[in-house]
Amino acid sequence: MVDKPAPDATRRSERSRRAIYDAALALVAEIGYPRTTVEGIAARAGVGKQTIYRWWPSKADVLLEAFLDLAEEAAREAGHQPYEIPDTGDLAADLKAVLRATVDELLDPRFDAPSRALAAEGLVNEELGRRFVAHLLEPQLQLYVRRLRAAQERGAVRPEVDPRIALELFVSPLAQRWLQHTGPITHAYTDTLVDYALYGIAPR
Amino acid sequence: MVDKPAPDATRRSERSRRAIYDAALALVAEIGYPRTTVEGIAARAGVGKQTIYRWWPSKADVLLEAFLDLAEEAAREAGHQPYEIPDTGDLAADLKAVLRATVDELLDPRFDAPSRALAAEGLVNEELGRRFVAHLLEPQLQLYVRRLRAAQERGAVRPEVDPRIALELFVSPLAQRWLQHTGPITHAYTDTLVDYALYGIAPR
Amino acid sequence: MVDKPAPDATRRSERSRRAIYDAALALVAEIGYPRTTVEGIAARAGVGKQTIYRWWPSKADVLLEAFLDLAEEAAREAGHQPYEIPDTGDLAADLKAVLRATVDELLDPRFDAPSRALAAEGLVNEELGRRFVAHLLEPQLQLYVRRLRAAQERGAVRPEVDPRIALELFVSPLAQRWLQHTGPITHAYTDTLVDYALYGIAPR
Amino acid sequence: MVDKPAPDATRRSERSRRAIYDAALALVAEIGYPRTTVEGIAARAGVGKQTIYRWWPSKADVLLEAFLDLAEEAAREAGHQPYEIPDTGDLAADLKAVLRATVDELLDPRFDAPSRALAAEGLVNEELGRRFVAHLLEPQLQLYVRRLRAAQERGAVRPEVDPRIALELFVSPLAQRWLQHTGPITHAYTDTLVDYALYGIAPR
DNA sequence: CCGTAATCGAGACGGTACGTCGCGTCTTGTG
DNA sequence: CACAAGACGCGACGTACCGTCTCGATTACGG
Repeated sequence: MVDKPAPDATRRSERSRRAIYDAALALVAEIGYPRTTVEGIAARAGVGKQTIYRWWPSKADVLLEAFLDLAEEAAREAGHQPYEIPDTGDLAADLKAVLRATVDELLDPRFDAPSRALAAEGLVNEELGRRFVAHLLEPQLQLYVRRLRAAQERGAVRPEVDPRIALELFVSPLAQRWLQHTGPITHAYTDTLVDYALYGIAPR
Repeated sequence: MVDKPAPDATRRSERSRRAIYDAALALVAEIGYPRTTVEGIAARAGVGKQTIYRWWPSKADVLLEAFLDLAEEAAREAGHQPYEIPDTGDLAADLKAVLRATVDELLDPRFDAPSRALAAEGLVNEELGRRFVAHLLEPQLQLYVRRLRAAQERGAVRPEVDPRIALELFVSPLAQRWLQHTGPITHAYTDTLVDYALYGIAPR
Repeated sequence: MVDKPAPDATRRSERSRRAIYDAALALVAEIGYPRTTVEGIAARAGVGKQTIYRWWPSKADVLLEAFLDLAEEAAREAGHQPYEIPDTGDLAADLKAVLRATVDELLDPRFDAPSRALAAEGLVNEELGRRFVAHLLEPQLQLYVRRLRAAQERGAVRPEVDPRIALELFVSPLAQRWLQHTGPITHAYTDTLVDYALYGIAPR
Repeated sequence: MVDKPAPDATRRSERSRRAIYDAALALVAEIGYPRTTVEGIAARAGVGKQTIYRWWPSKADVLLEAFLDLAEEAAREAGHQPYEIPDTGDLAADLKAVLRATVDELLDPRFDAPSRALAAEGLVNEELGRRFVAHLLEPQLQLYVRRLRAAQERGAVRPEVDPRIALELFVSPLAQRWLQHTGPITHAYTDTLVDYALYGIAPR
C-alpha cells in the first residue's frame, strides 16, 4: 500500500476549490446526481480534472464537502453561535418549532437535491454513509438529545427513557417521508408526530 | 414521440426471465449494486443484452422486478394466505413480535443487499422510488394500519389517532437505522420503540 | 459436416422470391449496399427473415441472384435470341458500337449500384467473386472472344494473338475507370481505346 | 452542423499510432478485412477504442493510412529518391520489367490483403475511393505517363496518342485480373500485354 | 527578487460499460 | 411444410466517463 505523496495543501488554489463546490452543487441541482460527472464538474468549474482528483477521491466526496461547506455558510449567515434547540420550558412547543423549520428546509430545492443525493450514495457506499451521518446527521440529532435531557431533568420526560431513541420517534418518520416519498411532509404532520410521541415518553 | 412497437409478451422466454432475476440478485449480493452491470447480468444469465433491454429500461428496473418476484416467492413458501399481523388481543406483544421478525429479515444479507440498493436508487430516481414504495413498502405498512384499527375499535388506541401516522412511530426509526446505519438494530431496540410509542397513542 | 435437409423447392413461394429480389435491388439503389441489411430486405419485401435464410446463404447471394434475374429479364426484353456482338465485317466499328452501349449501361444507376456492390463484395469474398465472374462477367467476355476469333479467321487480326487477352485491351480500361473512378467514361474514350488497341493486334 | 472540437494533434501518441497501423495490417492479413473490427484492432494494439475513433472515422480510414504509411516506408527502404520508371531507351523492355515487378508485388500477401480490401471498400465508399486513387493509384500511373511522354519525344510513340489513356492498355488488364480473379497473372501475361499494346501506339 | 518546484488548465490515454443494430437460429401459430 | 412474425444468443458498433498520465503556463516560495 503506497500512498501518493500528499499534495501540498498550502499551495492549493482557493479559487478552484470554490469553483468546484459551486459547479458540483449547481450540476446536482440542475441535472441530478447520477448525470453529474467529474468531467462535467471540471468543465463547469473551468478546472482540470486532475485538480479534482488531486484533492478528492470521488464525486461523492466532492459533493459531501461542497454540501458541508454550504451548510456551514448557511449556519454562519443564520447567526454565528453554535446552533441549539431553543428551550422555552415548553418541550412540545420547542420541538414543533424546530421540526417546522426542518420541514421548510427539506422542501427547499437548494438543499433537497444534494442532500438526497448524498443520502442515496450513503446507502450503498458504506464509507461515505458513515461520514454523512457523522458530519451532518448525528450532530443535528445530538441537539435533540440535549434538549430531551434538559426536559428529563425537569421531570417532563420519564427518567428511564433513552433520549437517543426517543428523538427518533419524531425525527425518523419525517426523514422517511422525505427520503422515500411515503407521504406528504407538512407542519401539521410534524405537530401530530410530536403530539403522539411526546405523550409516550411523558411521566405516567 | 416514437415508441418502439412493444415486444410480444406471449413469446417471452420464461427461462431467460428467471435466469436474469437470479443473476441480478446474485450479482448484487456478491459484488454490490454499483458494480453490477447490465452486461454482467446478461453474461451470468447466459442471455443477450438485448433480451434485457427488450423487457426492462434499466438495471434498477430489473432488480426491482427480481426482488418483487423473490418477495412473492418467499410469501408463497411461507403460506399461501395473504400475510397479516397476528391479533392476540395484546397489541404491544403483537407489534414486538412482528418487528423482531422484521429485524431478522433486515439482517439477512439475501434481502439486505438488493432492497438497500433499490431504496438508494429510489431516492434519486423518483419514478422507481414510487414503484418501490407502492409495490413493496406501502403494502407492508397497510398491515400495521389494519392491526392498529382493530386495536382502536377495542379501545386500546385513542379514537382520534391516525393509524397511518401512528405506525411510523415504530417503523420509521427502524427503517432509518437500517438504511442509514444511524444505530444498531436489535430486538431490544424495537421492543423499546413499541414501549415508547404505544403509550403515546394509548387512551389517557 | 452436416448439411440441413434441403428445403423442398417445389413448395417455394414465387411471390416471396420476386418480392425479395425487388426489395434487395431497391434498397441497394436507395441506401447503398453496406447499409442494406437482410432484416431490411425482409421487412421491405413483407417476408420473414427465415424465408431469406432458407434459400440464400447471405445478402450478397440474394443480390447476386436478384441481379442475374434483372439482367436476364432485361435481355429478354431486348430480344429473345441469345445476345451476340454484331458482325458487320468492320471489327473496329462493331467494337465501338458495343462499347458505347456498355458505357450507357454502366452510367445507368439501375445497374450501377448493384453491380458495383457485387463487384466490391467479390473482391473480398473469393467464393462470391468467382460466381460473379462466372455468371456475369465471363459470358460477356466470351462474346468478344467469338467476335475476335471471327475477325482472326478473316485475317483482320494476327493469327497468333490470344483473343482472351486481346479483349482486355479495351474492356479492362473501361472496367477500371468505372469501378475505381480513375477517369471519365465516355463514348470518345472507348472509341479511342479501340483505335489504340486494335492497331496493336492487327497484322503488321 | 456541430463538429467536435478537433483533438490536439501535437499531443498525439506516436507509439499508439504505430501500434494501430501494425495491428490493422496484421489483422487484415490474418483474418481478412471483413472480420477485422475496430475493437479487434484496439485490443491487438493495446489501445482504447476511443483512441482510434479520435483520429479516424472508420476502420477503412485506419487501414488506408496504415497502408500509405507502409508504402511510404517501403519506398524509403528501397532508396530515398522518388521512384521512377527506368529509361534504358527500350520502351518495351522497360515496361515489361516494371510490370513484372508489379506482378511480384501483387502476389505478395503482405500487400495483397490490405490493398484488395481498400480497393473493395473504395468501390462502394466514394470518398475513400477517391483518396485511394489519389494517394496510391494515380501517383503510380503518372510514372507511366512520364515514361511514355519521354518515348513520344523520341518518336517511339505516335505524337497524337494520349499517354494517360495508353498506359491503361497494359495496366488495367493486369489490375482487373488481379482484383476480379478473371485470369492468372504471370510475367508471360504482362509481357504479352506490352507486346500487343505497344504496337498499337507505335508509329505506323 | 529570481529561479524553481508544485499546482494549475487542458486533454490524450487505456479501459469498462453503455444502449443499439444486425446477424443467423429458433419457435410459434397460420394457410 | 413453407410461410410471417419476431424473440433469442451473440458480437460489434460508436459514445460517455472513468481515473491516470503527460504537457506547457502560472504562481508563490525559499535561497
